[in-house]
Amino acid sequence: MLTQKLYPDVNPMSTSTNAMSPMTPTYSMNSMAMAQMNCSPQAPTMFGSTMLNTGMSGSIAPMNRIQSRMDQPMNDGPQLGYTTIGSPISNMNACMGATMSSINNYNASIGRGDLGGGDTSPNSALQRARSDKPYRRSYTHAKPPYSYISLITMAIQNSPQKMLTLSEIYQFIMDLFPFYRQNQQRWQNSIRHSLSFNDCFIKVPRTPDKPGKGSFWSLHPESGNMFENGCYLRRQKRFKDDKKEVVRSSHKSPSHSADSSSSGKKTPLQHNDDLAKAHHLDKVNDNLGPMLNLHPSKLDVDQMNILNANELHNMQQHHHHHHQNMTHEELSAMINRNSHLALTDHHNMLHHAPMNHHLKQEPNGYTPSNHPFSITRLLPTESKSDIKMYADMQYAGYNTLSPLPNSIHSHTSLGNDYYNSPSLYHSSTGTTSL
DNA sequence: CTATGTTTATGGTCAC
DNA sequence: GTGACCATAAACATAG
Repeated sequence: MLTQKLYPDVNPMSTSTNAMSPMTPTYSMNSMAMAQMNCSPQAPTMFGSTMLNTGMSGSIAPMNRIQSRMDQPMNDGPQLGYTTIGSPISNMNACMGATMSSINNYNASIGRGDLGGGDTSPNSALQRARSDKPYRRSYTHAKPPYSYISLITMAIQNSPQKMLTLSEIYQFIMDLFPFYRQNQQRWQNSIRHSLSFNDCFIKVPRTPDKPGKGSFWSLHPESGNMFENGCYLRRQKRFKDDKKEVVRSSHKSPSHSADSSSSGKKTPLQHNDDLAKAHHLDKVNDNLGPMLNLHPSKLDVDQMNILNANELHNMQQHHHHHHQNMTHEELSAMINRNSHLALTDHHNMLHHAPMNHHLKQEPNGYTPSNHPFSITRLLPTESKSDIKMYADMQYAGYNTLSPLPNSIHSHTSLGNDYYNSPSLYHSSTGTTSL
């Protein structure tokens, strides 16, 4: 089967279609944005920075929730998820940029009535796009340039408790990306697969006071730098939970019992794993800040060097083991601690800490958070109190006073839209298939 | 029964 | 070319 276009069609006027969704217009990437990304079309080093530890304590409010709920009702579980107000909490934060804008643009299109991938009427999005300004078009149903792992991570990171049910993850994605209101069975299967298959996602059981179906999904506290290369299409390095890896290995080889990982005794595999860990201070460094509940910038290189590998390792082991049996509150608190770390500091730590070998260094002057498609930009950094304020405003009916769709509000409040900015659509480069 | 979760398989893209 | 990563499909199990 042909795979989908991963990168946007660079020709704004293109009517090329996607193998999976014939009615789905492709969207464009302008050359300036590409240049800023400092990557070739074939080299997806384009999107931002680390998703975790980026100080994303805020939330993106779902857009067009009502619409998406028509497609799929929400799970009736506890509302641990992201805020359910009806319009984007827009980001008044200056760091917000193109990605959020592009997402808002998706929804702005919906606000204009572009919903419905099969609309072929003269008023369809495509038609309108053609008749609009030369370089302006709708990307409402374009496949977002994020991997499923990215999308899930976004969703979880944007939830107040840093954990979501499966249906809440679905909902987040559909709210943000109209593309995913189609073919739900298909991509939702992929989401479930991603959650199960990737160690970076962990299941948090429900507590008796929060009955419902399915567990909560959270991010593994040690998976923080999966996207440190700034690419949200493809991780630089898959996060592997050592413990799960051992279990997997033992399942493959009958000589090892799966239970051995939970016993006091260590298997040879585990021992090797320990040694490997002890010799990989870089990995430990990645997690040192969160584990110590220290702001990375306060942890200078010398301090890191002072701490010996064994101590770090023990700490990590304890940390690792502990989280497996954490309560919601503990886990949530821990993940929140991770999340409060500012991206730039975290980035600095990763890039200046010694022995951080396996992560590619970005070119000089490159700052992931500056990237137009950085998830740092996608996800706001405002405080929960800010969000609550916005939510209260929404509930208080502020939003209903306006004749404009919510999405338009957010859209206009942001500006700086790379997808829509005429000045940015002036040439094309290649495309890449997935 | 349906939603959720796990696992295996297959094929594509990309970096090295 | 190879391995890592990713998307997708599908079979199957299980919980509510």
